[in-house]
Amino acid sequence: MSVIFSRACEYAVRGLVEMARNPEKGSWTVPEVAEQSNTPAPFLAKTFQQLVKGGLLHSAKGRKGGFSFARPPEQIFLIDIVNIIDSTTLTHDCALGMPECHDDNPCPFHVQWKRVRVPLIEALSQESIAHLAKQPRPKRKSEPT
Amino acid sequence: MSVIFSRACEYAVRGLVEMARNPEKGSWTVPEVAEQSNTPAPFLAKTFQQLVKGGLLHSAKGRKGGFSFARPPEQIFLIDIVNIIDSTTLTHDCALGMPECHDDNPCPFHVQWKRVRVPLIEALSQESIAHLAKQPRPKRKSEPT
DNA sequence: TGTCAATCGGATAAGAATGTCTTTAATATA
DNA sequence: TATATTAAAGACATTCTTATCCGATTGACA
Repeated sequence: MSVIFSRACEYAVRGLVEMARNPEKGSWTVPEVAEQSNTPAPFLAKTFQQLVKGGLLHSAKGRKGGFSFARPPEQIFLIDIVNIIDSTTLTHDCALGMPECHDDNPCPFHVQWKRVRVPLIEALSQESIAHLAKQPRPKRKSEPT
Repeated sequence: MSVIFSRACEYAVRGLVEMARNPEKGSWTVPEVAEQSNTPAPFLAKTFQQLVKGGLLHSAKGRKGGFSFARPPEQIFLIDIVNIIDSTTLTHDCALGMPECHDDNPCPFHVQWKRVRVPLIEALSQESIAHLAKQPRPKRKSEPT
């Protein structure tokens, strides 16, 4: 199991961040992004199609085509990607999987989980792709130090 | 995808909580726990076997057999169950799935995720099965109001 | 000692998530 | 207009999680 995001969501974030590291480059092909972000290209392509439908990316077929940001990466937040790829389970569903659990009919863990979930949603809502792109890339083991 | 726990982990917690609601009852069979916690019995059985190996439950075969707490539910915390069932991915792994991400070689989201993850681990470490069992059970739709 | 009730272990099945491949459609450019 | 290049879409494969089933084993008790 992944940590809090699905694999698809992880790849989407990593891909978008790598794109945002090159703001002057206007358009990226899937193989380009896949290589930079170390993600499987065909799977990333599927995921990017979801982001196009979700309004975060623009796509162009044909020669000189590729993907580009539909709005500036300063205005794309992790919560947007999570909502498109993983829907709203992380931000809405019961941690113990009880469908009847709500604020007014809580499961035993509801209050404590909410104390973590609310700051998590805030963090995801404030963290932009542009800001992530300003952080250094972790060094891979193969990279020279 | 489930929220933060796997289904197996959700079922384990729900099962243990239902057991802890009846402290005077010394031993529970799988069908008993499954019905109380609204979980699929065969799958819950597998999960409980993991909890036995993990040292949280004791099991007895044969007539009058079943499962019982290996230590009092006051001393069983959510983090124990998570560690046994879901291993340590939630508490240790990178949110963006980068294997090389660590405190001294962080991914772009590392610091922000850590700000959420640490309180989450604290909450899981402090929340006991006994305390959860004291909380009211959410009403199911079928239940009379 | 025999029987019944329960867990244990392994096999198996179903489903979802992940990953790949192939064909089609679009488009820039020679 | 032909060609090369790219995303789109759907089919397919693989792997993991979830779920079920069955025989073996154990142990209480009549």
